[in-house]
Amino acid sequence: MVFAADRQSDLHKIAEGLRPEFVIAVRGHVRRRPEGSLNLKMPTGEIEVEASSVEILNEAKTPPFEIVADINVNEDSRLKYRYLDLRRPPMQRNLVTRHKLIQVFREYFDRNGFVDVETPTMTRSTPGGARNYLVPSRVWPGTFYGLSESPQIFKQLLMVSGFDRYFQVVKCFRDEDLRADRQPEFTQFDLEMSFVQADDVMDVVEGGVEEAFGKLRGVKLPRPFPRMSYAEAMARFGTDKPDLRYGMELSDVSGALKETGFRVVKEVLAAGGAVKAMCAPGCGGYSRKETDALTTFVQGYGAKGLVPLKVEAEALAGQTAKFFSPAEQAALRAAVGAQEGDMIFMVADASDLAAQSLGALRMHLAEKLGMVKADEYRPLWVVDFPLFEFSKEENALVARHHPFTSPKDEDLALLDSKPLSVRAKAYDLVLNGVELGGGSIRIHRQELQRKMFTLLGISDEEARSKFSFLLDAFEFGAPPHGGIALGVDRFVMLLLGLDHIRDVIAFPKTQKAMCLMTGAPGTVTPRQLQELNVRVVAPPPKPA
RNA sequence: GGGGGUGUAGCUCAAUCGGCCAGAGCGCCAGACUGUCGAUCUGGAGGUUGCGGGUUCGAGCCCCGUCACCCUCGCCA
Repeated sequence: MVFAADRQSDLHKIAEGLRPEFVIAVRGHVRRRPEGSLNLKMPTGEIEVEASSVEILNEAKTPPFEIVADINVNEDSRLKYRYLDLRRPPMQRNLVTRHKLIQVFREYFDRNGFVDVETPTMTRSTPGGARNYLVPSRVWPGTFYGLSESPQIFKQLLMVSGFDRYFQVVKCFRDEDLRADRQPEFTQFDLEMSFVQADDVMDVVEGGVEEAFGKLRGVKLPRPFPRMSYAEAMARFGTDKPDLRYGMELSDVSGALKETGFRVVKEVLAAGGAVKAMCAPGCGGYSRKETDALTTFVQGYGAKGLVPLKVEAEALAGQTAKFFSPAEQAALRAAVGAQEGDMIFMVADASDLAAQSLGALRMHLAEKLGMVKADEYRPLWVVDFPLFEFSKEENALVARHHPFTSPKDEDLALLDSKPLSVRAKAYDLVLNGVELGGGSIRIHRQELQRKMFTLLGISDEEARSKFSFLLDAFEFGAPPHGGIALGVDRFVMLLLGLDHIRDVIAFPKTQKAMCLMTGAPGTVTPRQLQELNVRVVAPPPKPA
């Protein structure tokens, strides 16, 4: 923009008063910059506008932070002045990418015969699963709607209704604690299909994911996506959402240490636990301080300790190395493929806990050692999840996915005898260690659904009162069906290589579920409460 | 509910062992200068060190409490 000082002094005077973020209208001629004035570092560096008029449409206060691409500002300020934060180019890009992803999905699923049907956001609060946000009913004093944590039951009913391919971009609400990749309200790409097997759902979803990465990222994902059983994922990676971009896989070395003299390990094995090990390449030089920090790290996951063993040319070294015989040391090295200069880490504990804590350490070390390749994408289906898990809290079986998930046909016989061994027709889509979505083939026969409720300790009466409509519906010819829901927010994060879900949501909430811009949640007037027949027993929190 | 981190000017940070009037860069304001654009030069304004209490001759720093933000375990069928 050029405002000639000599010829148009009025214009120049106005231009001098312009400040950052002013809204202006300029009329003028676009022209090539004179030789010597080109600036090839700027996208518009070869041209300029010679202004013939300028009007200030609106002035702007100095913003609380600069509106530039790279800022390093408190999250508080960004969230309080979110409308300014969103002016910044990276945030614009994030939301545009989000928009484009949804466009690609809609177009893809429309092309494949899916019908977009909206389901209620205000519905019944359902037992089990995520805590619901509640909405008091004015018309029916003392009753509440629950905000939908997912359209699960409705989409199943749509299958009964004959919409054999349904999809929806839908807001879901869960009143649970937040994380870097979790917000209380988030968006799912939800779909359900009739007359399908798990393979059919996975295939059609892969197509959409492939298309999204191709169009939005220029990345060709390998089809079909590889699959791995839950059991294998836990054994090799200590997690049900493994990041395949790096190695450092876990090994179970319980067998090799069966006869060990190391008391800690011996006791764990005697108690039915397991010893898991992994090899951290080139980490043999870690100091005591460093390995102590890693011990603290795994203890955060409930492990009692971490055994570091330095891999030297002839033997293993370290505080506890002397407890392991030469044969055991050789077996350990072989099991994890350790080379001289590496460090072997072991956790001895209850099998799952050992795997999970070491799995977490694996991710931690990969990050620390720079083994994570940012531009690589490794999708994976994790399948054959357990149908149930045992809840210590409730001292009962609970559904790992949800109570409408079908058991695998070959495991039906185990429902009564060994329910914890029953696998589900469930599948999770995992990409670079992020759970992108999960789904299952559902139970479509009333008898099996009743059986599930029984096993889950849900009485006939309770099932009838909470899910009668679903059980009723299954009596009117429900087709076999299944589906999946993908996390739209997380998908966008992955496309953009971001670590925080807040950066792909226009107006997100803080970790304490507050909106720093609007101040939500807030108190309401006594009149509003009275209309809703709601009495507040806790005082409102004191402001900071 | 638990663990960890952070909180000093509008923004990002500094401040030795607890010690002189809490500093710097950016931004902001004023002036000068200026066809290279994150200009430059000169000058200036700007502080309840998150909040409350305590210890001390003296607290940004130590102690107790509290609030907020971030990461995380539990939680998220």
